Amino acid sequence: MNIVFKALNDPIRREILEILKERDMTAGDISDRFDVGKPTISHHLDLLRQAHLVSSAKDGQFVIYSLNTTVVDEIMKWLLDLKK
Amino acid sequence: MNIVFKALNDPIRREILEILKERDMTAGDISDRFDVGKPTISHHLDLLRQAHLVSSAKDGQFVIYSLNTTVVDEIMKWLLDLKK
DNA sequence: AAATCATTTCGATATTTGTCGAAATATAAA
DNA sequence: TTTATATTTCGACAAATATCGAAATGATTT
Repeated sequence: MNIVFKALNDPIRREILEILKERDMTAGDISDRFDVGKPTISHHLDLLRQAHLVSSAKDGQFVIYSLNTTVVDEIMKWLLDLKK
Repeated sequence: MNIVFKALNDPIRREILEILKERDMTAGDISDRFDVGKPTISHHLDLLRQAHLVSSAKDGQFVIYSLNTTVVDEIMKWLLDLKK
């Protein structure tokens, strides 16, 4: 839970999730959407993966990232419990 | 949005929300639940209030904090949109 | 095999953040 | 009007974090 909220606590990481909602993308394509260096994006992707918010699959020299919504359900459950 | 996720990115602050779910409490009573100093809890409460996750009302020398769930809806909306 | 491309790792740095004790503020009680 | 109680503000510090350029790794192409 801790690591999920940590992963969500960054505008770039949240935007990455929104981008991946549309379609899976390579690390490079994701990086092109932002004004920060590739190492930085790589680090953000690593945090998102640690939180299981994204998953990655190697395709040749590319790494394709995709959104993983199963953890989103857990957060929503926690939030819903706050309202009950 | 940024400040809400920042506020949620701390185990103590999340536990404060869970405690306030049961009943409104004074700053001191909240502080007694944790192993950190009162200034620290006061700071956490300040962040939660900035995010509008709690509201505070002064009652004599006490300050009573209460949970505010309206912002929770916004987070859930953002999360739900991720799944659609 | 050498050169190129995609991605990550490394080392360093500036900023943010959680925490503390002491001091300040505000209300209540004696 | 002192004294006590509740809470916040202040100043400082250590740990965590986002970012960068350079180097390393892994895969493709020539």
